[in-house]
Amino acid sequence: MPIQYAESLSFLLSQLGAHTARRFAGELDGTGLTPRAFGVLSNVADLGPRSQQQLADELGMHRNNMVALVDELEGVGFARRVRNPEDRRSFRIEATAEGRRATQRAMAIVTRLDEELARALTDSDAVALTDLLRDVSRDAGLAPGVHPHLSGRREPPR
Amino acid sequence: MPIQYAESLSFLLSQLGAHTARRFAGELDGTGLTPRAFGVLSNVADLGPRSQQQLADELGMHRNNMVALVDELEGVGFARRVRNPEDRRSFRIEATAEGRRATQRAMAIVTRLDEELARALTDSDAVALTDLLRDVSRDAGLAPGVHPHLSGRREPPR
DNA sequence: TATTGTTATACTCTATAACTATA
DNA sequence: TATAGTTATAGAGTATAACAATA
Repeated sequence: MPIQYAESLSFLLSQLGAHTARRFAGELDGTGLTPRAFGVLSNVADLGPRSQQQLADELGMHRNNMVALVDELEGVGFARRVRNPEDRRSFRIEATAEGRRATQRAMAIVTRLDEELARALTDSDAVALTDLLRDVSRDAGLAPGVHPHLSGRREPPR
Repeated sequence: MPIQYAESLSFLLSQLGAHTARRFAGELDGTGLTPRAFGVLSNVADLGPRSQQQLADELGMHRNNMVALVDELEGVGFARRVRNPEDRRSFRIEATAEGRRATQRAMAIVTRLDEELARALTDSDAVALTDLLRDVSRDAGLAPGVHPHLSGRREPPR
């Protein structure tokens, strides 16, 4: 008897998701970015500078864990902490020009990975798959572009 | 500008995979099984007793990490270590009757999760999605029913 | 007194190597 | 000497609580 769950939707999603996350982390290696730092940096680059607290709230993580991520981004010159003159308790986290270039390189990796994952499918099947996944993701209450791994190990609220 | 990768195949797979794995772990809570122990137990229950070394090889993990998993399964009475008379260095890991019942309960959770994930889709779309994922999984070289999380943190070989 | 960012500590999970018993 | 299983140690990554500066 084969493994019972091998072709269930749940298992396939979990299996392919873990595989994809690893492939992405592997491809990111050497770019100066980790997957989680990329999540923060691209958020700042695409949506504008914000405080660490705001970023933590929007990405579903605790502000404590944001400290090391911003440290990491500052360390490689991809982001800056700038004191907010209107509330000197907080920083505005800004992407540097080099940070923006790094997010573009990471986006190119995403595009390559997309093609690799879909290489067994026809173009229309690849589009259909992506559309179905987007629907399932939204229905599950997942925020667009927000990865559960950012928020640590807890089970999200139903 | 919205997050650029939010609707990429790679991100959606990774996002939904992480979400699904968490939902499954949450639902498993209280059954006496963790996701990784379930992976080992269902393998033994479905494919028959094997040594820890064999299980580790087939599931892509190191035999060191198998020890605690089998300890865990023995501790809750879902599996047994039986000395192999033909090679007394090794054990045959067997599922108990209670262990078999536990895998059936876990399978019911998988079925419920499948329905929850697909509730926004028509029946035919749900089947289409599952078929596409199975094709992508096989093309990516993933072994049926073998979850990457079992093998630890390393990037799998291409 | 509340909030932002920071630090410190504990806990979980994994990687690596070394040990034992059998072959 | 090689292999199956085990144990020990170190390293990530995260959770929690407490602290300093500012509001």
